[in-house]
Amino acid sequence: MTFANVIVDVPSQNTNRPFDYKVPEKFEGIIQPGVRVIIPFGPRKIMGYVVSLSDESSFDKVKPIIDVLDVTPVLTEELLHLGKWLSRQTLSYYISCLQVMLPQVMKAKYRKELWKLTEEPLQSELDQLFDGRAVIDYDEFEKADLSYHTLRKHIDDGDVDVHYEVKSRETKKVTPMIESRMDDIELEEFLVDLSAQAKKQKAIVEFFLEHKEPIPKKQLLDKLSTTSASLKPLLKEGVLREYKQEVFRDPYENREFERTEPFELTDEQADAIAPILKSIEEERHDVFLLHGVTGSGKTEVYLQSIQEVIDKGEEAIMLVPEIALTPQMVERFKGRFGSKVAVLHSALSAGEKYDEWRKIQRKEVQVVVGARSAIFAPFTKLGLIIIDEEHETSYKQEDRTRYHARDVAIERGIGHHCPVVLGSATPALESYARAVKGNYHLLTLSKRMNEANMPDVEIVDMRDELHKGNRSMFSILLKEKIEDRLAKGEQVVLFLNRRGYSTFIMCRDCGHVQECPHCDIALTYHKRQNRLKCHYCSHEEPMPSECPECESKTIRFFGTGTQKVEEALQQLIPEASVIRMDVDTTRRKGAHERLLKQFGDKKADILLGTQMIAKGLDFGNVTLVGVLAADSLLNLPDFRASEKTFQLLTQVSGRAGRHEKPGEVIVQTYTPEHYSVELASEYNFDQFFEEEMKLRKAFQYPPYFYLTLVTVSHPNQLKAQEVTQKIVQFMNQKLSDQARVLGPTPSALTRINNRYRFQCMIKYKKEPEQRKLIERILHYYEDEMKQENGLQIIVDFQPYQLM
DNA sequence: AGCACGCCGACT
DNA sequence: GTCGGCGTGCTC
Repeated sequence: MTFANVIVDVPSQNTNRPFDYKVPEKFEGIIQPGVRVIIPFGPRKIMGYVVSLSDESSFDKVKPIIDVLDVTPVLTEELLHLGKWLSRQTLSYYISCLQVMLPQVMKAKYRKELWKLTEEPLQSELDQLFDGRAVIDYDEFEKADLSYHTLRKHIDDGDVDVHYEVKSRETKKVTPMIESRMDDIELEEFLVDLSAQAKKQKAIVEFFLEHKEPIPKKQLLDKLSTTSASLKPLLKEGVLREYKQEVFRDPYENREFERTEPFELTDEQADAIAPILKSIEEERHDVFLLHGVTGSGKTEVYLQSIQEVIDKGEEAIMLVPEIALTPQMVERFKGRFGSKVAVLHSALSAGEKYDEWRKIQRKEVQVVVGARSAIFAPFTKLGLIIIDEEHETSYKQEDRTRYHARDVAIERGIGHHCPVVLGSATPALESYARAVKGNYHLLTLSKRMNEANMPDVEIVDMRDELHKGNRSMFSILLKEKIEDRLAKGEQVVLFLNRRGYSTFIMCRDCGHVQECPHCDIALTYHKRQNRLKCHYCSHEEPMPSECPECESKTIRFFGTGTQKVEEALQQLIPEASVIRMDVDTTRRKGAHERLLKQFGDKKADILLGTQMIAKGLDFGNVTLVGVLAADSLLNLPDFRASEKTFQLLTQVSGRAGRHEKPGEVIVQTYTPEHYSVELASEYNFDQFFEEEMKLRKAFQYPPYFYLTLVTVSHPNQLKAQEVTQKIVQFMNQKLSDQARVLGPTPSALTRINNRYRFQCMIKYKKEPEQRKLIERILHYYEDEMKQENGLQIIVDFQPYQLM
């Protein structure tokens, strides 16, 4: 007798362990580690993942598995182990870690129904509810507010049954295929007997005499210009067979990709790639930090390293930040590796994502280019993992399973004995510090390709502009430069780190700021709908025509978003044509690509956008980049604010002058003397690193200390504070003297969705017991956390988001 | 998580 | 006495 150890689809403390099930004889051999199964669990039916098999079970009431969902395991043994590791690292449930590795559509959907088992009318009000139907949704019963006891009685009598349905959400797109069931001799014989009138049938049979391969039905009919009427008798006679074959939705199916050949590497590139190739060759796990200025040709190093891996018959994962996964990037990969590449990012539909994932599972591709979760690609012969723009915060998952793709990459790299390459023009301080220490292998690209120079950066002090009486968001210098470029037929990129119209509205008479009733935050004005929205909960309300406090009609907009800049720009330079790119204009599928293409085709003079235009864009005609508010990030309550500002300014500047024409950058700021602004304008990463490291050391932040952030929330402010206080006390008591436990501190966003939030921050160097201690805390509050509107404790190791 | 079970107060 | 409320503990 074989038993399966199953992780059930129930995320809770008590079920965070395998449950044993019998493997029915008919599934023997099919049920293996990594397949999804449907199992009875208490009175219901749910999905689970088989993690291992065994010959015996210590449990005496083992139930059999109901059904198996996969023929091939969806999780490899490696990924099952990785999931275990992930759950230890992030203190999340094993089941959640397994789910996070798979496409969303593979999560089960559950339905609860009532089945009427008798032909007779039910002797109760339940009969009206069924209304002649044999099956109704359980929801209907609940909504109808009928007696549970009556229902129970019907169930006991065997007239009604509660039925649990487990449905997989994945949909496979299929196409009808036609194939021959006869050999040539049989087909010839059939032709002889065929009526002389049956010309089309004859043509079809002749087709199959010449073509042995199955063919899509539609294609066959088109080719012989006939309809299924003539196919029907052939199918009926058993000459041909129709069957369904899965087709993959290819998001790039109607696109031609120009084949690109490897470039000749520069000396610098050759020096950088050599150690990577050596590691690939020797199948050694190393971590490389590729520090290359923008435009220095990091991508070509990636491409050629991946080529080496493919030539070895191995596989490669390339991670890029979501917003950098531009059509340009995809084009480069598809152009070089053609159909060997799968692309995984959030712009794909759920079905497309699933199909791209299936291509990997079926070993139809050797390369995956994707955002964070692509790190879980189910490859079995990994030869290389690359993380481009490794400093990007989007590699850290900020909800549920709070993992960092960099950590997962290294964990997989160790297991597969393969190198991990971290690339960036502005490495994260943590990474650079590790490289300096020798934990990572540092590779440097200091020169731009095409002999191009880094663009000159000019800093404009916006306080001076105010003194000069310029109240607009464009400095005089920036306006002049824009006009100059327009006159020359060159293009401009304008960058502003905030979408929407304005950040908040304020009454000029009484100073009233309209806030969200559920969160402690000002509402944001959205012009299109003329409404106020909260960006943290779903609250929205109409824009008031007068101040709710003093009834004054003078409500002013404060702060600047891309929408407002676009308006102002049109007033200032009416002849300029502007393309605006932010979440609002690129939400629709394909919009991102379309807008960039328009700009690339020079249909507009100015590209105005948020974060999403800071990366990867490569337009030769762009000679001016304007940063409208360089300090927008500096004022955030985040110890990484300077680092983020430096990174962003460097990235944006990198968009100018990438080819023959030299570029120029104007940075507008209210704090021109800030070291991150100043050093970014000089492209002086090394000095920035030194300055910033001094501060991090002084204030005990990473990379000198590790951080753990515990956020406690509760509808009752006092309760949240008290619990946090207890956690602080407990950790203080148990951790070593080297650790600093701070708190309770109200979160930067004190109240979200009517829950008050307090934090405890732990700074430490080495606390091997820490995870166990936190597990004890979570266990202690387990009951209170179960309640729907009760306590919530979120633990984030190495947090990025401190709010 | 969901569900059953069981204990308790309310009410025909 | 029975109905429905919620707290408790279990699910192979």
